[in-house]
Amino acid sequence: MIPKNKKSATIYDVAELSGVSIATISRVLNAPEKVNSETRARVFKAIDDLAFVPKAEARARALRHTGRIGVITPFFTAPSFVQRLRGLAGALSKERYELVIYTVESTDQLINYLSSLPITGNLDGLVIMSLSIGEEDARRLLEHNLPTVLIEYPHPTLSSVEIDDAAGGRMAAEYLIAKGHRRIAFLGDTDTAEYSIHPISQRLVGFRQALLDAHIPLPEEFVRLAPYTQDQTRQVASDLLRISSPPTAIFAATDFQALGVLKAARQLGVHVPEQLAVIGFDDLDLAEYVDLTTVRQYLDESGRLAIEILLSRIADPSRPAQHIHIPLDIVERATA
Amino acid sequence: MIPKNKKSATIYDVAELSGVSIATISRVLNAPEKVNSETRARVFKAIDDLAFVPKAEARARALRHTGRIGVITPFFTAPSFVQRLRGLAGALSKERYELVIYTVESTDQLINYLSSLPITGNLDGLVIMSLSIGEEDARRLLEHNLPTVLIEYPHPTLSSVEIDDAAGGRMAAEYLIAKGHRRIAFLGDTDTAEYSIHPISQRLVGFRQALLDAHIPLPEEFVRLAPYTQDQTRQVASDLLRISSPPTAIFAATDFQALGVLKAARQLGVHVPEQLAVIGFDDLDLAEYVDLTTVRQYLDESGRLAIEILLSRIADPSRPAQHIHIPLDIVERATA
DNA sequence: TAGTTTTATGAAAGCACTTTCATTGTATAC
DNA sequence: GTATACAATGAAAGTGCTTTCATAAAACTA
Repeated sequence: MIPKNKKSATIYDVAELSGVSIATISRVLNAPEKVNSETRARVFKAIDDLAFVPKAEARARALRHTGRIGVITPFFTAPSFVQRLRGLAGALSKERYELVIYTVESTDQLINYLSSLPITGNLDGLVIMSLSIGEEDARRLLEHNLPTVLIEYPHPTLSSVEIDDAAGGRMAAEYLIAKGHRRIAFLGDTDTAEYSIHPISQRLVGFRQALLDAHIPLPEEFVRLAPYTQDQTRQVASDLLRISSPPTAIFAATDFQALGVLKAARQLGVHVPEQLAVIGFDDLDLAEYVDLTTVRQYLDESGRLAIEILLSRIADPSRPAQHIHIPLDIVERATA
Repeated sequence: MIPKNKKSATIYDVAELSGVSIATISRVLNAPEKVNSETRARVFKAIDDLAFVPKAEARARALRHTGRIGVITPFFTAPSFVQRLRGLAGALSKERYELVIYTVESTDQLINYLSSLPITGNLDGLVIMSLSIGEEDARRLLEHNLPTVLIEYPHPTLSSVEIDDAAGGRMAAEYLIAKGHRRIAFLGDTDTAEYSIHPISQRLVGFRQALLDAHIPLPEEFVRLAPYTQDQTRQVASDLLRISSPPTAIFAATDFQALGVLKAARQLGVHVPEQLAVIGFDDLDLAEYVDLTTVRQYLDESGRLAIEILLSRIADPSRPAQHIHIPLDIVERATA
């Protein structure tokens, strides 16, 4: 009860007060089920009385790991980040690891994290999600032995979970072509944050190539970009639908933007899919809710896999870097 | 230079490489003037070559400069959790705090977190989201001086951000009544996880009361519950819409379930809002995409506020517990 | 009732450092 | 040329924790 006005309590003080050995105290803290419930109660009482808090540093030293996995992610602006994160969290909750989130909203922030996290040694592993990193950063991660896996950004020496966006763009185009469309437009976003990657560009590349291969023209007015907001996307889609000879199909580079297209169509009285086919990309949860046909990229799975690779790397650091490609496929629903 | 592909370097490795004892390494780091300059140079060289970082110090320093805030949250099954979390993360990213996420999927897990985090969590503050906690837990949090704020669950001695779900239910009912509806149904979920709170019940209470006050009957067949999945909600809504005299309006207890209702209506060729008004609850991002009229509860804001309270509590622990009520309002869009 | 398994505990050996103390070899004083 | 003060270093003892291993007691099994 009386706070020791000396130094803060240690495990030895608790052991003495509760009349057991320090080993038992440690067990109460880390594996309570292994100690008799009466003893446990006594120990907890002592812990409370002494306001004992185990020192994290000593603990980490003895354990030789911290039990913490970090995730650097762009701030949750896009739903896809959240869904990947969900995959990460789900995979981790079965393991004895804490999940520490670092959201980045500026290049400075990213640089900061990337330079401090590897050297503070507070993490057993790191996942870097949908963010691009430099050579210097990669070298530092490697040098300080912080096992890392990247999602959506390939790197030769670090493990990664990669998505072939160009292939996805191609799939979308081929799907629409197979459905008989010949006037197919693209709607992407204008995100330009230098720290973030821009998979949309690759989706356009693949899309373009597929049309070229099929000898279908892609007039420049069929390629539109809008800021990543519902309203502006709707506006741009609306413009696109009102040109003199509008497309019969639109490939929206993300499901989120597909919703804007759908809304524009609704407002203009354009029937989907009869008058306009719409295909998205991502297969967010909400794609299912609104029956959106889309290119599925298994977002949750990407997170799950990242953790899987990371944990195997932590278990055996000598393992070589792995590069996993997640396949894409088309989910045919009601809009195309 | 050659990165030891084993664990990261310790003071012993440096000692070996530079041919001195570990005591000298320690001195170079902590009291360089006590070491011969040639030796010092050799040691620094070795430190560089091995990319050695004294762990204890690095950790201690890191811990001194950045605090850690924990969030206990139900696993990201419902979008509303994610949106509150987004509010939390957004508010925190401007501060020097790490965000540690603890997702709970079972009562055991929750109990575990609640009993271990105040002691071994090394946290500066804790947010408990949409989860119910016992007296014992609250006492422990208080006793171990872990500043805590609850979201969606009131408690006399802990701070909280509260939502008046009953009032929300009432608002929804009153809105529909004002629109002239007299046959109004309720569709909620059947979530029964004992660790989680169930705001839906309160929404129903308020809804019921408002109908009673307005002398509008609520036949039992107008109160439906469905498991919290898109498909089952749609099914239940479908059944509801096919009874002999179906409702002209449905209050879905969450936006997510409102989507199921909307889908059922679409499939049955029931026009919204002409033949059926639908109002949701939450104002999720997706409510806007689908133009859903709903009771808005400022989810992001709830997270932001929780952090605000928490940080002020951390800054000045003597502050009394705060209880903030977030007002609700109706967002009128296209479905009711 | 002896034999076996299980449960609960403690002793002691780490872990990555810091610090004290003893031991060198040298520079300085007389 | 001897006594003395330093300077530079290492051996070893702490630090606060976890974990392995051994053991005693209790609980089953045959």
